[in-house]
Amino acid sequence: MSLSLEELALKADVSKTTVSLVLNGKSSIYRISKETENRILKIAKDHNYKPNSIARALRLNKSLTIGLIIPYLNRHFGRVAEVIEHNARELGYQIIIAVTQDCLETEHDLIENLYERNVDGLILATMMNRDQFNDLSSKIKIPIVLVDRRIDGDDIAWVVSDDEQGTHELVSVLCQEGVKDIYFVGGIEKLSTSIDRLNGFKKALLDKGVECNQSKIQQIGYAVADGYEMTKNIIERFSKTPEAIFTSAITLLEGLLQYTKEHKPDLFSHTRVITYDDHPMLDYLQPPIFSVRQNAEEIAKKSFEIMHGILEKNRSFAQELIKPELILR
Amino acid sequence: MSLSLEELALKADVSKTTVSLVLNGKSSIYRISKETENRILKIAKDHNYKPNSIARALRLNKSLTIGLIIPYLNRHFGRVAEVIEHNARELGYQIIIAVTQDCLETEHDLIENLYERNVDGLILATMMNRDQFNDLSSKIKIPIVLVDRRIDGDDIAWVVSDDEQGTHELVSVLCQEGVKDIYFVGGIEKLSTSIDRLNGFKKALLDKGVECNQSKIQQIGYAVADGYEMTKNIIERFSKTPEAIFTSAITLLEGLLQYTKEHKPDLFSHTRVITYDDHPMLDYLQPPIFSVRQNAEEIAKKSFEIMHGILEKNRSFAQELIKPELILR
DNA sequence: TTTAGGGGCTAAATCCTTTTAGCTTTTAAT
DNA sequence: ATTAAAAGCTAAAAGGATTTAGCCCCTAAA
Repeated sequence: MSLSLEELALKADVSKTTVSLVLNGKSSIYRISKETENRILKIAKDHNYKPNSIARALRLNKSLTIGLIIPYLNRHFGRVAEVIEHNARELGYQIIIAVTQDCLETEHDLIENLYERNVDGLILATMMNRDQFNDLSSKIKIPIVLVDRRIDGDDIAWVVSDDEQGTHELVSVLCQEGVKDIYFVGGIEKLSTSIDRLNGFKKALLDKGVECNQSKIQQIGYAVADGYEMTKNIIERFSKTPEAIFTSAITLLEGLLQYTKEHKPDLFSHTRVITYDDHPMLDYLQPPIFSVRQNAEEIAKKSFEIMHGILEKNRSFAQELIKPELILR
Repeated sequence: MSLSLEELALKADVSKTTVSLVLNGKSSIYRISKETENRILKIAKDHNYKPNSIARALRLNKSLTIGLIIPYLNRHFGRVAEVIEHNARELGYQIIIAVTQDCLETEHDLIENLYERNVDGLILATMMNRDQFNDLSSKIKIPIVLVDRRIDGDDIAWVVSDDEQGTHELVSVLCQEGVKDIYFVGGIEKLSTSIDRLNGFKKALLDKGVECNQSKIQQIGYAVADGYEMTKNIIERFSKTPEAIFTSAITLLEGLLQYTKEHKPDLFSHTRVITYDDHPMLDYLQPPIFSVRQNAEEIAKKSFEIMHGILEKNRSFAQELIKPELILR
């Protein structure tokens, strides 16, 4: 391990230029004789030569490293990260993960940090709005692919779950059954995930001619505590027990379950609960909770594919809506 | 962003040596005048100079990058990775994550790959045995800290949960209640996690003078499907419904739940189930499942601490057993 | 006999920092 | 008036790969 071009050159009795050319498949362009080529290849192989990636990165201004910035390494993003990492490695890239905890300032710091450390591109589950993103884009000269959360714009690459469609389908199932009184427990208001899920929710009600009362919509944040809080609000603020509650993330469902367990153990006998995001443990809860499963694998695959296309195939940006899957228990 | 030392030098009308010395805090050693120093510092600040990390890594042979190799980015390892990443970043390090899927060959490939890419150290949830690890250590000249799974040896750094103690306590709770007929659903046999958990299990039985029947112990693997399989074996092979089952990971519990749901919905009316690993959703399952919560945060913190100590403080290896927490519902 | 062209290879520059060894100028001491 | 020491700075090498421009030798044509 770890001998240099120069040492190889010495052993092969040629210059390091020649070794480099041969190893980079430029023998014929530079008319290196077959004999010399084979000799060098053999020596390189015998010594298991691997070019020093740092030196290479310096010279080529290309680190074969992608930054992945996500809010948490939870179940969903863990899966996304795992698949991105796997696909990236197959194509010779490595992934540097950084976690924002859904803090915009942290996100900016991390982007800057990764950029300074010469990543070739960024895959981003961002909290930025359009203006902030444009600001960033003008400063940063590497490709960015948004994942999971999109920003409107014709020239912005993103891959997200079809949140509107997914929510629409899920909520429609309840509407179909005649349920009318549905509460929306939402996340961070300005994120596309929230906007799209809310739109899907409203559309499902609208389809059935059900009026969508603004007071039934809450959006605090995506933390478990936020789910707890919103459930509390719903239960305490209204005298009538709701017919149904939609939580727009699994963490929010967790908050709901927690509140329910502590203060309203009979909730499920009156109220249907449905949720965005799936979780295997939901199979074992009573009563069954319908859900929408995001296709994390596909999201991950596509987002790296787009990044790779931009970096190596001269493709430009692309946008992908990934279909989620309804899980009715 | 991204102007070089040389450009700074030009602006400050000094050599790049001087700029470098000043920015690295060596002004006084090299007798750079206060005036020059301040001028350079101001210019650097005004232009938000950040040294090119790749060039720096090349020159110093130090990339400020740590490789983290784990079997999956699941809940547990996701949390571990998140905390390691956070602590590392605070001290100027980056984390490169790679996922083995619990495949030994993949693990070897990944180690080699990260090593070639010049990480400064490796944090490893390994499948290797002592011999394989020694082999590796002799080839690789960077520090290695094992996490979550240890290998015996006086000179090997590791941080793991106290699996034996945790299991012992958990199983003892049942024994205390007079339960005697307990089955062990285990993971990959040769891993320290499996060995330690089995030891804790046996010890708890022994304490109560309960004979530990080998036929009640199974160890296939840590996948959900393995849990399913082992549960199936227990239910089908023995005529008597077991008094209790201990699953030694949350994935195995998942497999058990799946089998139960499909083929033995009344299991819980006869059988107590307890598990290693905790999960918030367990709070909402009926009946309550006792568990052992690993302190992922502490494990992560310590493992990076040890790595950092070796890299920057000339400390040598260290070993830490992290206490898990019993969760009785 | 010169010239042209091709074959086969290499020196040196480049990417950007860090660091060693040492150069010049000034001041202090003899 | 020398010499020694100190002050203030810099040239150049090193780290390892890639790439450009071009050298040298030989053969064939004019």
